[in-house]
Amino acid sequence: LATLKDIADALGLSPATVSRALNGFPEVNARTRARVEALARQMNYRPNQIAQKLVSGRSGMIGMILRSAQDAAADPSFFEVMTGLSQRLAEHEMDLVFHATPSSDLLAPYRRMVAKNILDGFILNAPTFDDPRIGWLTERGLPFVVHGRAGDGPLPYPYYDIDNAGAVTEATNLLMDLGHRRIALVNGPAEYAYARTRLSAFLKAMAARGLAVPSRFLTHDRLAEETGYRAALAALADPLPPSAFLCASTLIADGVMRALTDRGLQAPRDASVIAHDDAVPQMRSVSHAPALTVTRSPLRDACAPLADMMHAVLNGADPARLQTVVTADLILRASTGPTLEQTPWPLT
Amino acid sequence: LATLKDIADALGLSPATVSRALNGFPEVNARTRARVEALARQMNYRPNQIAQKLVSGRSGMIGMILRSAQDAAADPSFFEVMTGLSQRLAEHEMDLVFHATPSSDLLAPYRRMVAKNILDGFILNAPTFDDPRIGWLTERGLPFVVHGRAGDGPLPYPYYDIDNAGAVTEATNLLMDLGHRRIALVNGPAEYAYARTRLSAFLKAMAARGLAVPSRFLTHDRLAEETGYRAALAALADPLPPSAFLCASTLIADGVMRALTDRGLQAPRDASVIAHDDAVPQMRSVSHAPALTVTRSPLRDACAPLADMMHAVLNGADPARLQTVVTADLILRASTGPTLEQTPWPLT
DNA sequence: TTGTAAGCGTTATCAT
DNA sequence: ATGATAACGCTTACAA
Repeated sequence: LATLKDIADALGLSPATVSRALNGFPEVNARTRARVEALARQMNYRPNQIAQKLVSGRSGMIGMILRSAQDAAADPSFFEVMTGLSQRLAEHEMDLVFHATPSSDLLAPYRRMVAKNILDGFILNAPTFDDPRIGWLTERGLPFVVHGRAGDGPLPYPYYDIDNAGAVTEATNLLMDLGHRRIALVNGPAEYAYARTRLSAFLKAMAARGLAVPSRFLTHDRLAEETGYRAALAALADPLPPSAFLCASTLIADGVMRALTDRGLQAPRDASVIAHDDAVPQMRSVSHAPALTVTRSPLRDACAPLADMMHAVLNGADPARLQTVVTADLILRASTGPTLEQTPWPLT
Repeated sequence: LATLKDIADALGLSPATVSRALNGFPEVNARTRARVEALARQMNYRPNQIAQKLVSGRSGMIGMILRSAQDAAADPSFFEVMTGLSQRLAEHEMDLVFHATPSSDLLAPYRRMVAKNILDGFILNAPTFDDPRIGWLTERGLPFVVHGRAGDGPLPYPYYDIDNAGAVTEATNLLMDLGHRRIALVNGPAEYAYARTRLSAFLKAMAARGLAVPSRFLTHDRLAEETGYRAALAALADPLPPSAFLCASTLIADGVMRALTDRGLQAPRDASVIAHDDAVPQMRSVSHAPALTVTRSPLRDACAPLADMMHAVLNGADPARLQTVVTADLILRASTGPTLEQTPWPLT
């Protein structure tokens, strides 16, 4: 492969001039630049990123590290995000370095990768409420952006997140407007920040109308069909079962629907079902009947902003300014309806 | 972060000696080596891989490029492979660079990545029968290993594959031994090499007992539940429907089972179902009732060998010697049984 | 406007 | 057994 020096030699120039010409420095002669660019193209010259990194401290490599078991379970649609990210990063001449760890010590792979000194920054996913990675990276001044938010209030790092609280509040209000007084929450794993946010928003919305939710109707587990199935079966066996289910994912809603069917029940007649929909194309495995009412916010929408934020951070943008929260759309379909079951659960 | 020179200065040695000490060169004085190693540890020294790459021509980065839409659809369990690969690669001090492309020109991202000149090699997945990537990489002398095989017979590159032909033959023979004469094949997308191999092995096994299969019972589509559902519904509507289904994945088998249920049928009484099982943990979404008879070969088993092969290739091993084919286990469970429906399809 | 030279952190080839 | 020196390909003061 051709090097800077090859071009310089061929043109009787110095490598420095060629470098300047190719990097758009203003002082180079227009004719010289043209000659250089022409030859570079002709020789199919590509700058050696390794050499560039050695001198510039940049590699164009962005790391993404996952907990192998948990994340795959927590987020079956993870592939979607990686795909979108790698595409947008490529537009900024960056690449995604992927690593999964079975280790319980989530920081270990970060230490390893940072030690190798070849990454420009990290993209964090699925933060827990008090995520150790954030403090660790911040202490060291390592650039990162977060898909999600670890906590409430003003945060000092860049993130892209959906308005989970808003979505849950809207969904809960919808159900209550339909007359529901007993709503079960089938949430994601408790350690994730989004699950906490959703839980407290739910309880707050209920409390705002004087309604309480016994803890046995507040379940936390992975975003899987099975989770919804089990939670709903248990809830329906209660002497005073919920008349509505608020699910953290459409997969969970699938499970809830299956439980209803198993018990000879039907949505929305016997119970309403509403879910959050990440809109992952290949996840329409089970066609919902009836069509599912959802709060919808395509996961894919997060990719470009996250990649752009990474790029901005690396170019010195103020991290605290790179924060995006998007609203989920409430899409009314057939799985929600009015109820006559208006006895609230007792306030304990 | 500490550099070689820092250590050298602190010890009054030259960087060269420190480098030799750390890299286990035999000529260094044992005492010197001990001092160097001690200080290196103490200063938390890590070699700068960028600098190493610049001089050695190696980056430790291995590329993996996917067709975003197709692969995700074709192989919902892809995440499993990436996870395992990144873990084993890490043991060889290598990292996985991931890229997904929406482009129809699959070679484009390879060109881009090769041009950047930071990858040591590639891991290819899901080869098509006459995969253009293989020729392209071979021409350029770029190291790669393949998960799967593009074609039959002796191949000149390293690969890890399961014995698809053997698995299909065994499954088909099992069904025929149980009396089945009309077997439908619900295969993966026709362009993939494995699908071709499975198809021809199936037809050959059937033909060996004088049986033919009308093409309407040989379907090709993505490895999804929906695929099995639709294929089975169509097949069951036939005047002379199959008495058994040979499925390319358990997801497809799920769909076949659902179709049977919808039609008021039951396996194995009304039709036998057998599938190939990649044994991806998080894919046990639908619990199979009855338990599914499968040919089983955990996808995860491919990861370590592929990473090891990559390592070997980069260290000059003969590519043609790095070829592994593993046999799938036939696991007899409850979804297969004898049939009385022994009228074969007519030989056309 | 262009060239010279130093340097990024490491390894490899000579010497010593 | 160790050191000096060059080299990997590029960028960037500083000189010219």
